[in-house]
Amino acid sequence: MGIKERRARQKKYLRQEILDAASELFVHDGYENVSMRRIADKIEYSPTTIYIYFRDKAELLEQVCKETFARLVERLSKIMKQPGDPVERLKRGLIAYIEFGLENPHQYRTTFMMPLPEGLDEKKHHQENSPGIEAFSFLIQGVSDCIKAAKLRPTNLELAAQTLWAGIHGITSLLITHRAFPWVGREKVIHFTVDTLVAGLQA
Amino acid sequence: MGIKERRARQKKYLRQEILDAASELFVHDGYENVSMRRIADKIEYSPTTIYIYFRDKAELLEQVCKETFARLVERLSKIMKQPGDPVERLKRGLIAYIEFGLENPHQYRTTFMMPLPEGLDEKKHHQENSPGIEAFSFLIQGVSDCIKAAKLRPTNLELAAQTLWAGIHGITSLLITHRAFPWVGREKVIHFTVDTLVAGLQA
DNA sequence: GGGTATCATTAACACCGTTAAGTAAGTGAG
DNA sequence: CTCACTTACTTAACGGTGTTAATGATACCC
Repeated sequence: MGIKERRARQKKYLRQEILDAASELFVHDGYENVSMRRIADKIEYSPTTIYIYFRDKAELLEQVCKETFARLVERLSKIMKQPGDPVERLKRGLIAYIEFGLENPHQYRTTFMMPLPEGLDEKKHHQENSPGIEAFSFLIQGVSDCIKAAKLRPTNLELAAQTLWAGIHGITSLLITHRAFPWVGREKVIHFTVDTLVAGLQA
Repeated sequence: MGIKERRARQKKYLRQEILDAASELFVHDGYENVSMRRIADKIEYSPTTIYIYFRDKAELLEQVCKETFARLVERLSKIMKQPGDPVERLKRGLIAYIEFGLENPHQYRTTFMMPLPEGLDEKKHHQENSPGIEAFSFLIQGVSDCIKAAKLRPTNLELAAQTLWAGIHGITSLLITHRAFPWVGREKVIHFTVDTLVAGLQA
């Protein structure tokens, strides 16, 4: 039964081809400037072919983002495995998150800064968005490690993690959308934000 | 020469009429679900009439947001005039900002979470966006007051203000876009974020 | 009253996401 | 080998979008 397998392989191949083309355009021009027709042109298929592989544009670009965020999870995973002071490790993780966002502004924007499709069951969405959850769990682990090492006053873990997330998301998204704002210095603000957040938790 | 004035008045009136209609639809359905044709239908004019008063859709909705943010400036202004502990006042201002964002999610999203038009001279945009700058200046004043009262270690004013902005923008935007996330409690996260940020600056 | 500036309209362009219907090719059974 | 069927894909179309060019109407000034 090698034939069916070959067919399946080919199908998977084209699916990935679409994803890659979409990703490239997407990273270059952002969500709203990528059309199904442009993607189709790029892979030299008709626009409707894409709908055989993806329900709609939203799902397609969601998959692109998922691929990207898998890389973030990988990066964070490496950092959290490193030995040394848990507070320093946590800070390194926070900064890695911010830098990731700035390196992938379009993906970051569509996953975290766009309105979720209204009709969608929102809770389901959060359960399915596994890379996002994984990334968040690193935050919890990081905070937890600090508390265990008595470097952080014991607090509500979730609350602390959500606050940290708010902080690093804030600076990431502001730097993405307001690049021309007279920042006192990108690196400076990034580090000061991270330091302030962690110091605030320690206080 | 009363005639020209009356004409100008009528023109201004229709302009405001358009703004109001746009605002209403916009607040209800969000940027991407408002079309020029829908706005035109609402005021019972042809779509092209809008282009006599506004360069394009972006400018129209920019003006809507400007109106909204003027209300934020007003609110912050009242808070900053109140007597009492400058730290408490600063915190009240931060929370007012967050609440304002949550009350006006669509306007908040389009002014702070959407990609700025690429071609635009970005620096010019920030100079013209006066309500935004005014709101930010309250932040600087708030921090400055705390330092003067020796409630805050003297630091780079701009840096501190930008960090605070990042923090409150982070929680505001996350609560807007990820309403279904298992927050530990909206009020709780808001207050904890504000407290953490300020404590971090005090540390 | 005739010319002109002002405002609003109609029609159209070039896109968009998406769907229904149709086509061509390859597979599997009789 | 042939015929039915599945699969992969395309063409054509629908109803929408922001925006512009050309045109019409109307109130003003001389």
